[in-house]
Amino acid sequence: MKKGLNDFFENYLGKDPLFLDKKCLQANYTPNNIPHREEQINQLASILAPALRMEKPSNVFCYGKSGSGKSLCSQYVLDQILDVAKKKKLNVNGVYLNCKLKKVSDTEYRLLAALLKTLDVEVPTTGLPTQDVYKMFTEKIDKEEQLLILILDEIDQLVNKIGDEILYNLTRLNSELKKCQIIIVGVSNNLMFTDNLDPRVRSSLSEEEIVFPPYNALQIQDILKERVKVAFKKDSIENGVIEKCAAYAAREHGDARRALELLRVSGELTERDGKTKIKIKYIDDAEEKIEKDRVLDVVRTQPKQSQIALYSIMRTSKNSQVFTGDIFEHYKEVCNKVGLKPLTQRRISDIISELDMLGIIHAKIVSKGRYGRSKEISVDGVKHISTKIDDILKESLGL
DNA sequence: GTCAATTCACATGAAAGAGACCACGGTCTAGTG
DNA sequence: CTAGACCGTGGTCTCTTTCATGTGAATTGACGA
Repeated sequence: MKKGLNDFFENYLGKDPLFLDKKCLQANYTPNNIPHREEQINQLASILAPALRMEKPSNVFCYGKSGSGKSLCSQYVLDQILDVAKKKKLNVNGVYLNCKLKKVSDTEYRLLAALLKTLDVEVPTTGLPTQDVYKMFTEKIDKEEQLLILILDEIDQLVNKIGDEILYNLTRLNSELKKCQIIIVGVSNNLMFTDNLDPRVRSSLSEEEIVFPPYNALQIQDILKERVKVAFKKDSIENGVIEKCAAYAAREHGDARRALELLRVSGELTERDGKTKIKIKYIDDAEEKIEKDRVLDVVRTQPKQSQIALYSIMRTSKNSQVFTGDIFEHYKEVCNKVGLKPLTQRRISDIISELDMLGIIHAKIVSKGRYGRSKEISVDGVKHISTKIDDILKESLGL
């Protein structure tokens, strides 16, 4: 046995790796060359350019579906500007904040704390009144003459969680600051996002707008080809693979990130299979694997109570559809078995909705007339891995 | 047969509570000179 | 005398509970034909 494993590793090392540089297929990689986004980059650059003359540029708003290069382009432009500013010894600063990260977007407080952190000011994670943190922020940036470019990525998440008040405060801050000016670059997946903003915020935030259209299949192919050159060894990709990846991703609103992930996972699967050439069929496998991993990961990281709820759902809804009440009954039993205090039905109702949002189950509100209104719940989407989910839940709950 | 009222079984909202967390500042303790 | 351990305080955050209100169609029952 030991020998076998040893052989295996020897063998593994002996094999030619398929990848040259896997990094560049990963999401956070910034390529030197961003194809099919020249126009957006130029727009953004020309909007922000006045900063280099120490004039305040307009606030900008970037729209576009996920994986359409918004974050990439805005970071790229910011980097370039800061680069030039540094060379010319201009006091232009930039901060890139991804509001999707939990530690940033949960509250106004955390956003400010995260902001301050990037400016080398440590703030306790909790404990201070929000107002004080505001004060610290204004004092910090108003200490010297400077322009601060603030890129708020996934800004819609932020507003969803904590409302648009913070944006209002930030835009208004400029009139209070004496030496410093803030430029806000909002980046959002949601095209409708500004519609439900406070009008005051909307007008000042989106002085300029840049739209990132989704990539079409051909453009995604270009992007993939570009990266494949660096990522894989020559000739390790069968004809049509890139095309298929691109087509898959284009089907999902032209998400380049997804295309790259697909390609990377296909590569990994191929390598694991001991093959030296990525074949088309691996893409299908990859897609399935990505989805499966996602679901299992979500299940694994759910809090205990949600897991119990999910367990009940999996158990109860084996064949037919079930309703909230049935699940709640079963859930209470499981709680007793596990030794946890059951939550109220109100909460379970919310948990079910959360699980629905995560795409693990399907919950549809149906009215059964005289017999009330309830959520009809099914687990069709994850049926093929239901045993896996069951195992995870059992293990985690100690059943 | 028709139509409005009723009714069910929850959904959905708002507000308030319970714990947990965490920095801060004061107090206590032990080690040092 | 001072550094570090320890504790209470004031604040926030998250997860829940409580209370209140909303909802859509099957069912019911009054009404008229």
